Amino acid sequence: MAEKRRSPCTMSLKAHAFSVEALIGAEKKRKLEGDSQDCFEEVNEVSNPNESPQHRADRTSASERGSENECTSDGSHECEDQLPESPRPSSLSAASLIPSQRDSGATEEIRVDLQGSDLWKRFHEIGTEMIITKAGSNRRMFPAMRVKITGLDPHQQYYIAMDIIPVDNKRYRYVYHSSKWMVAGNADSPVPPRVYIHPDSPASGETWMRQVISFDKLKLTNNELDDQGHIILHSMHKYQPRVHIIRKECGEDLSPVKSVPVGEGVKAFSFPETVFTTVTAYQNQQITRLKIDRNPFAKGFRDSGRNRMGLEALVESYAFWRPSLRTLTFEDIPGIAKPGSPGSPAILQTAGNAVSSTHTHLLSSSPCSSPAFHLGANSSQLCSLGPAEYTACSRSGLALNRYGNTLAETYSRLANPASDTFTAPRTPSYAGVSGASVSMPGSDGDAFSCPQTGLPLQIPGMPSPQLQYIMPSPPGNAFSANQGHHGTYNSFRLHSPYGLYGYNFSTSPRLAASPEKIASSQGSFLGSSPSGTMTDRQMLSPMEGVHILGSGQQNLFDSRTLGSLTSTSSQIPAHMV
Amino acid sequence: MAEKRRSPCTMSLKAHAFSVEALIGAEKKRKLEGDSQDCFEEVNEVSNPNESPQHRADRTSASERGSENECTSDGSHECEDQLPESPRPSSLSAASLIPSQRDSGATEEIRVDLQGSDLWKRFHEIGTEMIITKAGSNRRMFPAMRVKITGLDPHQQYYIAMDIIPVDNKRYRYVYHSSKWMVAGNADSPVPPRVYIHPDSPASGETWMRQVISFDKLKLTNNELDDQGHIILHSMHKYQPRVHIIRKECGEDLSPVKSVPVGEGVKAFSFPETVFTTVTAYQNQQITRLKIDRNPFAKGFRDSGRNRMGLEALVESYAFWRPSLRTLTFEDIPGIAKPGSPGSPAILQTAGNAVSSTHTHLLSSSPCSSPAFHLGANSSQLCSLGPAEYTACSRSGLALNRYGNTLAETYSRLANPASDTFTAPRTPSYAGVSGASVSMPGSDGDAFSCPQTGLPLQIPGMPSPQLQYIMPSPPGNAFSANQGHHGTYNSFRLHSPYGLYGYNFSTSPRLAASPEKIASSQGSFLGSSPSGTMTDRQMLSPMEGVHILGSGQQNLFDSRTLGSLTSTSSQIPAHMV
DNA sequence: GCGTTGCCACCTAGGTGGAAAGGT
DNA sequence: ACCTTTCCACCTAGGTGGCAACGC
Repeated sequence: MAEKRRSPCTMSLKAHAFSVEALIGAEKKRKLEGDSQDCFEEVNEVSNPNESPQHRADRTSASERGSENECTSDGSHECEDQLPESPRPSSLSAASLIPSQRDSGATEEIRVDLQGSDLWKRFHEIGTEMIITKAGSNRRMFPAMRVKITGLDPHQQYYIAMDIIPVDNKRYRYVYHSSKWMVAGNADSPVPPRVYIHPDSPASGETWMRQVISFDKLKLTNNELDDQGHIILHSMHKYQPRVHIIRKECGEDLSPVKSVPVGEGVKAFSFPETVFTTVTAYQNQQITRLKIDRNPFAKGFRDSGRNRMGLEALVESYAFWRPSLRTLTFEDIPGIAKPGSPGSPAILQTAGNAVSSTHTHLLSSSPCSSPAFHLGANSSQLCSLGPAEYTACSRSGLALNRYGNTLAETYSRLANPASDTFTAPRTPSYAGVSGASVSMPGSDGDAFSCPQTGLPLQIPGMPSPQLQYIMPSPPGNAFSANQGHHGTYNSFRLHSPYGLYGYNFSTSPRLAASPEKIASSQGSFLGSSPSGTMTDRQMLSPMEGVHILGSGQQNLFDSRTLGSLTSTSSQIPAHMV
Repeated sequence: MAEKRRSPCTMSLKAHAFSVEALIGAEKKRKLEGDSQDCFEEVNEVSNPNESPQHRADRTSASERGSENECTSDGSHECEDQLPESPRPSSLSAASLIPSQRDSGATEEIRVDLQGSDLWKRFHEIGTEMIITKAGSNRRMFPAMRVKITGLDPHQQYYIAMDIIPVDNKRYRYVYHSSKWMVAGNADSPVPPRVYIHPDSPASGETWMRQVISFDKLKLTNNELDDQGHIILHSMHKYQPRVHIIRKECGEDLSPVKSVPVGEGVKAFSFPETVFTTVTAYQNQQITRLKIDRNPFAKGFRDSGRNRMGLEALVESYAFWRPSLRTLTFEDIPGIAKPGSPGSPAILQTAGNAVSSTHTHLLSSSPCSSPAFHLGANSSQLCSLGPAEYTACSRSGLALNRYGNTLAETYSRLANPASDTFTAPRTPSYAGVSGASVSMPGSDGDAFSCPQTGLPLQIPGMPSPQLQYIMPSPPGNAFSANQGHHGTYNSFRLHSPYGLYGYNFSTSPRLAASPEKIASSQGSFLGSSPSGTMTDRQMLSPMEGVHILGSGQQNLFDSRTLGSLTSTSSQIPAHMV
């Protein structure tokens, strides 16, 4: 077997310049603002002073309302709300007709659950940048948006779509010496509207809920004359992706080149940590490093092989004690899956073009992202990576607080492999409400329990709210705010060996059908969707006479998009409007 | 620019052994049974004496009936039947509401048009083999089934599916010394039923008709315990793929692991030239060579670069005069598209498990497949390839006749680039009807005209019919048989530079958005289907404010599956049952 | 003998950031 | 000065047939 590996250390000059001393030096400049405790979640700030969500004045706010869901089931495997409120039609037809392992009631609220929110938050804390290019090789987003939805009417047909809206009407530039994004003027003229309609659309609620819905095929461009349906954005602007759930009857006006229609059956969700700045070349080298470290397609730019030696180990070692050099986490260790992740509230917006006037942001602090955790869980691996992203610069006008799990808590969770599903504790959040501070519920200590749920207070017609960072409640704290956010986390399977973001690294396809294999070829239920997901035909009939996945396995491997298994997720119940 | 080409002539020993003298010698053994006239369609036999379609006794014949369509429009660009018979519901809603460049009447018959039938026929003439493997790296079919459908109700939702049924209840083995497949016993026990549901299902008739429907993602396996939904087949058996069109209401029982349901709204179509024998390793080296020559993924095994020199040119040259050495055709010449192709009747079957009792086969004889044509069309290229496949062994009990176009006819067609769409003449066919000989209509000389159409006589409940080869009528002959087959060919665009089978070889993505680019990313209408096709959402709204494809371009590049542009196709109107 | 399996090199197809060149 | 464009090496992901080993 000829090992065709390229020699390590073929890093480019530029990358080298950044990787070691440069990084250490750069780190020192920004240090000491909450990143000193390796074993705790220490992310208290965001590095981009201008990223607070603001309304575009030229968009109309749609009315929004929120109510609260509460879920108090302790130790349950999944937290599913069963609220009586049900503005949706029908769905009384017997669930037994549908061969689904879930029979989530038809009366739930719709929840949209961001998968991989850990990674998103790590980017967000640095200041996410997304490359946009002219035609030809238009770029995907990395990370890609991946969501899980619950609370749909299983029999209702829906379109799922994504658009990307401006966060404000500013143009930005990156100031290298301060590593910050600064306002550089007003936004450029609007671009043609584009909507990425998920390729599985339309499909039944049952189908959508059975899978992780990935938007990884979505591509961005700065070519306003783009003729390939990619999403057109301006460079050096801030944007917010939104997920739209559109009942089929209400989707008659849905078009890839029109704004998402407004209406009763249309709901929009956004996740504050997915805000990004468009660039044609990366500005912040920390973003570059994190992308390289996490995007499998950029593996060629990594400066480390699987078994790092010599200088690199030294660097890693250093990074362990001085966080923020590398971005690897336990997700990079095959076979060690992340036992839960911070939650991120989806901000429900009524359909239409309005940006929600209230953006609620969560700040990282995954209990599993600390280097110490790595060593504890897998001491034979070098897990030095300091969360560079957790080092952040302070934001003027924002009150910050920190919050973290103890290492003991974190480790004890991972050390209990008996539970293949549990809900992770909520994580610190910051919520922006126009002029008002909102308190956040928290219940971090109760591993394997489902914390109370809450909903963001949606204040319509508030075009330019001030952003307030909210201090989360201490562990065990009960949900207490009518306008706070909750985070409930489920779907994580401790036994899953697939913890890497969005990609399957199984090396032997025959040892076991990997979830992706099962997923992307014909779907878990033997559907036939090359895009990795299925349309609603799969609910037509149960699998018969074929051993493919027992209910347990199916439960284990229930995601079917490319992104596949959930290693982290953030979830929020959203209200029908 | 570093040209990373591997040196030519890295052909394996085995391949070398086959390539030149071996081939010539082997050819001599089988020669002289109808392959002496290079310029005419000379395929009068099939090389597999046992491949005649027979019924499986263990399947129930469904009732089938055929009637005749006649299309005499000369010089029309497309031949579309407008028969009043219309068992479909609704479809009176104004076509103007649908932004389609086609407004084919809602009262048409459903036609299924095999794309790339030339290639299929070339394989068929040798004796198509398909590799099947155990789990892990299950193989696709090559060629892949790709069809174009017309005559659907634009507003009706349909599932499109494919299954693969045994041609007979025999097991085969390949006899190397005679290069023939021989019956080796009875078929193995049945395998679990599997259906490949096209990933775009369900979609509207309008959506289906707008695209070439490719089944290239379909995979085959010999693993009866397969859990990935691949189609399970026995090795060393003969199979026939079928395309099913299922109205959505009738698709409630549709499942990847159940036989396709029987019913009013379910129609099945099969193309005799797509019959194949399953193998775990190729038996006939001519098949291997043709696969290697035509499947881009096998390019690594090709012994020739783009500009062949020396020995290879010599071999090519030899092959030109002694057909059957190579399999290249003008399709291998970029920029030269095939001006029409032999038609292949789709055999309509009522839904269900029955194999049609009547299989009508077409035997090659593409006017464009002859070496002489190649030289005429592009004399600066070496187009030596002798249609090895045209060399066939005689089949006992079968009456054979030959039929062909003149070179002049053929060339004059190609030389008229003014017509970007035309119907190709019908090609010789053989029809098998139990114990009965059927005459075949023929009208080969009328290029650019649409020959009369016909339908196979379907005789239900005839489990093991004898196969009779039918002599086609001479050019200009009127349609005369109530049980003959017709072939009409359209959809070929002479200006298309994309003649290669199913793949886009455009090298500069920026020079022009290739149809595949446009197609596979978001669809021609800016849809968003990573699988390369679109679901019915694209009909929701016309593209607005975006210049993507003018109607002309859209007409030119109207296929959106991976297979994309049609270089050859065969079409038959099929009757609703 | 003969068919099957597993692994392999070699492809296609396309997603990365780097870096130089171009543009304003 | 700053941003954009273009081309590139280097990846992931997966589809080829070859081939040696295996199994019966």
